[in-house]
Amino acid sequence: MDVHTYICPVKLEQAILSTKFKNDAHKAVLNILYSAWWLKTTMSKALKEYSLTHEQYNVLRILKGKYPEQMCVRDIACRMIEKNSNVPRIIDRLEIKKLVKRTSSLLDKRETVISLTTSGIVLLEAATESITEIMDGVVDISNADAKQLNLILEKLREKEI
Amino acid sequence: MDVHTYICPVKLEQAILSTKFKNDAHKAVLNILYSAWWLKTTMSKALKEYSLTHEQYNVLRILKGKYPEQMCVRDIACRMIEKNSNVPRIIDRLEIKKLVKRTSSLLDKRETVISLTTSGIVLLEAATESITEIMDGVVDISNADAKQLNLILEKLREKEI
DNA sequence: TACAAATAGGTGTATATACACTTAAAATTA
DNA sequence: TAATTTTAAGTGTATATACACCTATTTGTA
Repeated sequence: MDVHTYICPVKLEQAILSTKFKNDAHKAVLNILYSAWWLKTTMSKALKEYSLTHEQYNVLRILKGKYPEQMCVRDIACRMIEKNSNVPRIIDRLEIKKLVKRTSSLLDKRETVISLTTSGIVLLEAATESITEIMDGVVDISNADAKQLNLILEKLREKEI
Repeated sequence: MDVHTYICPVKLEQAILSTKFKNDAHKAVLNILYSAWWLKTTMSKALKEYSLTHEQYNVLRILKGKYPEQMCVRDIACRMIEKNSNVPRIIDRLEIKKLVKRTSSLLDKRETVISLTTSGIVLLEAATESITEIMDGVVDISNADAKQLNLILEKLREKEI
């Protein structure tokens, strides 16, 4: 599947070539998964210019949220959207590119403190501008719809197994 | 982040420890990504019993949709939710477990035809029962909400870059 | 204080994603 | 028909996910 030339259909039925869903809730589950893939792909396209993956960008953004305060690895992990993210490994990649710096905590020697470098901040700001522009252009739903969406998604996640 | 002991908060703000969103649409984007992760994790937990990954299950389900008709690799790829899935490699794993069989097409020698084996069907049916039960229990939103959700998600994906 | 339990970060492995490239075969067209 | 282009599948590589396990340190408690 060549995603570069592939145009994503708007309708789920056309996107996954399936028309028979058990019920509306089941269709909604597939619709959420497909929308998430679509959003990630759209963001990744924008981040390619900066040689950042979606996850690397997310870590940088989290660090920026507390800047100039520093964060330990666990603090970052708690803020990741995908809770299974292997944060030490993502930081490895960012460290190689000199976008973040690792230092051992003096207060708790188990902790590693991560800090954004100057080039990290510069790159993040450029990437954020690009991402914001694209997302504002692509995701244009009304405020009312966005609120409704947030409400239903939280209702959907209410049951824990 | 130990996902086994971790309880997913319902509110996005608590899930990613962030309260400042640019606007409702931006929050909705994060909410979709988080919901997708939550759904995938929930499904993966159920599939562990059958030693299937979420993606392997998806390929089996797609094959079942056409059964007893066979499908080529491309037909499967077109129906995957995540269009970047490397279907030949997923089929490798399924073939090792003897859940599917590969045969070269006689009509078009470029094509590889994939067919479900008997044990593939048996496993898929057991897994589907388990997944359905869990999803019905976990995702309990009203029909009206599900319809609304599907509508808004398709509206959200309307703009192509 | 000494020992057990918990915690933080890192590592190892299998699988998946993302994407470029290769090869064989089919379709197109010159 | 011969040469070119397209297509289908597979392969290679970097990165991420999922999850188990390890090590050093800290905390809690006997």
